Amino acid sequence: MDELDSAIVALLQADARQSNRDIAGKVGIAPSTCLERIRLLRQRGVIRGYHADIDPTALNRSVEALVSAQVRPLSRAVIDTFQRSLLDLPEVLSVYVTAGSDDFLIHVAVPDIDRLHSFLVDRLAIRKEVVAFRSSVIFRHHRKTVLEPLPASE
Amino acid sequence: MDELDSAIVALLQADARQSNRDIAGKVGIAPSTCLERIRLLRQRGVIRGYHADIDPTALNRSVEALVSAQVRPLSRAVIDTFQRSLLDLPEVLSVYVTAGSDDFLIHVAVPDIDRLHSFLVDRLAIRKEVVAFRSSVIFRHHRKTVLEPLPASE
DNA sequence: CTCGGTGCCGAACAACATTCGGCGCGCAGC
DNA sequence: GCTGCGCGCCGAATGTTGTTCGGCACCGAG
Repeated sequence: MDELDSAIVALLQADARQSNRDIAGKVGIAPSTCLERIRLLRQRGVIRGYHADIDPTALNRSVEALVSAQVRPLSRAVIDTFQRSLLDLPEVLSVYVTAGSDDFLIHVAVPDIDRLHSFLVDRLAIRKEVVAFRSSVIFRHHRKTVLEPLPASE
Repeated sequence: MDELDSAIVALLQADARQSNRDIAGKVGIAPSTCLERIRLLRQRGVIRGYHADIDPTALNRSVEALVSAQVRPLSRAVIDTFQRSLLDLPEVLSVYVTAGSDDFLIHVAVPDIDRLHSFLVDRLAIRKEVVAFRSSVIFRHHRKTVLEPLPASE
């Protein structure tokens, strides 16, 4: 993971569909070398995949919310099955298992407020392991597309 | 946004770097037609971009946390400048502006717990508009890569 | 029935990915 | 200091792909 790898990774984060030749040209190496570098980055697990970023509105998901939930008992079995069943729900985008006052944070995207309400009532509140939850509608969301490596210290 | 577009979008979400020919073959249309469809999807803003998914560990960010924050006064000016300055910080991955008991949720990734602490103390607590914050370390995080369109109703 | 528009196809050409042999650099052993 | 080895890079060659464009078929309006 030298400077060249970082540069390649940054370029692929910015635009994963640009050609290998373009990347090679921008970082200043031969296309064949660049291809080999990218192959190794994937193999080492540095690059986990390439995904298109889609506007949720186009997928009939205009309302997004963050739902924090507490489950009891806080056993591995309960956590694992709860997490899995959340990811099976179409409304759920992402699940965080956290320390602190809440155990889960669930990112959901639904067509409208009604569907958010039915998600909370019909999907979450039914589950016996869920002892509490609280939801926050998202007004805005800004996500960094390119993540740079952090320096060791200063 | 018909069935064909949905299929293309699903394929590009799963793997943004597969060839146009492959996508065309899988959805059952000619490569030239597929290319035109993808071009239109980008133009309409359905596809917002293509990004490589990178392992945070490789970028020296082994510790992730969610930090919720309250700011006062809750004016547009304060919200906007606070959001922008958060996104300028290298530790920050993502910023949510939310309704509910908290105004912001900040996703951060840092090398270790010490750097999380210094982020909270040196970056967040200094700001006069921040009246409260609370942070949760993330144990696990699972994000859906492919987001299907939600049906209108049932 | 005719006309115009829209969306799809397939061929053609330029650009690209991918492989592979070889070269040069740096390091270890002598 | 010299020799040999290994690693990583390069560039040419080949098959594959992106991209453009002319034409065709379908559909709806008049």
